[in-house]
Amino acid sequence: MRTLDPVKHDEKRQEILNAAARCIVRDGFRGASTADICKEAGISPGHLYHYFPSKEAIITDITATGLEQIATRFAEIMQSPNALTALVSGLERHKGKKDAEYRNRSLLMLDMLAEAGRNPVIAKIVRKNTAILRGLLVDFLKTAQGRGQIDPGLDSEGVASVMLSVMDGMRTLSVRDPDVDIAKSVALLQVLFSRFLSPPRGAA
Amino acid sequence: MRTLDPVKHDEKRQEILNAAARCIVRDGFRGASTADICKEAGISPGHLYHYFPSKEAIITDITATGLEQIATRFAEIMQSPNALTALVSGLERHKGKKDAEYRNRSLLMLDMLAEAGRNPVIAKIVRKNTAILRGLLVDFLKTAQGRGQIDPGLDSEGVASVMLSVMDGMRTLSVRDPDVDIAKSVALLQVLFSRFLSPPRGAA
DNA sequence: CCAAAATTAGATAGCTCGCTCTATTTATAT
DNA sequence: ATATAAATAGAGCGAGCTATCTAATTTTGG
Repeated sequence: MRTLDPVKHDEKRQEILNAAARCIVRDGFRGASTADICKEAGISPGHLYHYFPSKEAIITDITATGLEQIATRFAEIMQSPNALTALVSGLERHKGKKDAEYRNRSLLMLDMLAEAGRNPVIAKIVRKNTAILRGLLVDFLKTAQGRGQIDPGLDSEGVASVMLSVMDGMRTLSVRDPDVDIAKSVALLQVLFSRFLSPPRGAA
Repeated sequence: MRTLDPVKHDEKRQEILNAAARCIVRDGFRGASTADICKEAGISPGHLYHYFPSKEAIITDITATGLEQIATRFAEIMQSPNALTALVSGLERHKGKKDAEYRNRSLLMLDMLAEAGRNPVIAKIVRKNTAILRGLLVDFLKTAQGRGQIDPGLDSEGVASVMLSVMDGMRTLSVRDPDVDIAKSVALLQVLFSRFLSPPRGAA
């Protein structure tokens, strides 16, 4: 008999997913072919289908995993002492590392959102993730409102939706202008959120 | 001899572009095939290539035309008495018409931005459009700063970039949550911009 | 060391893609 | 009426796609 190491299997699987992600960043969900992915991962076509039942499964996996990571990081940030600052500057985490990584993640996210507009499976994953992020954000907003740190007159559900979309919008910055100063934009976003959410002066 | 009506030719051309746009909304730039477009337009493949040299040309045309329309509308809005309000509520123009149209335009824009991330031709068009929009926005901001309506401490170039990205972000609202109340979100965006840009109290 | 299971490779089937080519019909200037 | 250019149709090409299938190799428990 034989009962082989499932850890190695998972490692190889993850390796293939990483290769696929690189291809998708380069060519998009539809533009990336299975042949490309195999070449990037250094395996044969048959080998690929030993690990995944279909290309769709690879795309789904990358989307789900990527959004889960974002949700995890988001949850951590929400628990930090100054959550709002941490949230925005989290966008700037690319400092030190190559700017390319931030750009890659942005391209992947833009592709996911575009794909979610027409692929029901991806749409479901994105919507589930949205519900989680919004829930975390609403909790934070309500708590901060209770502490008088955020304008209590703002509808937390609505604000959470808008904040998520605003952060999505940041993904388009470097696409629209490759020379844009990301750090400067992030600083302005910080001001934007701060002024938007602060309680009006002279309030209780 | 024969010198046939070039007007009819242009009309037919536009008709095909409209059909192509419908296909692209449905399946994306890469997912929409020339066969789909021909079917939607009710023509044969050979006929399609009588009007366009390539699928790429169709995509380029749709992108360029769509962004030109946006720039034109943007320029008009910037000249209206209360430009800021008009700008934001312009997003809500879908009232009366079916919500679907706003959604369609959003999906098309998301696709353009994702495509611009990897297609140099589309990227160039998007960047040119960005420069135009940002120019209009900077002019508006500087004028309003001169009138004391907008915080003079804000860097108009940076603010313009961020505002464009924020408006891009609104495109993801209905993708992330199909049940979102667009009107409510637009109202909040109005508050957001207003508070962001207003001069601090007690300023000169 | 051997048999069975897991892993890997690579050829290729079956299909769809963008696009071209030829043939036919329609419209118009003379 | 007829010659000629424009418009249109549709078959089909080569390339590339996803996915499958067979066969060879590696790994490992007994």
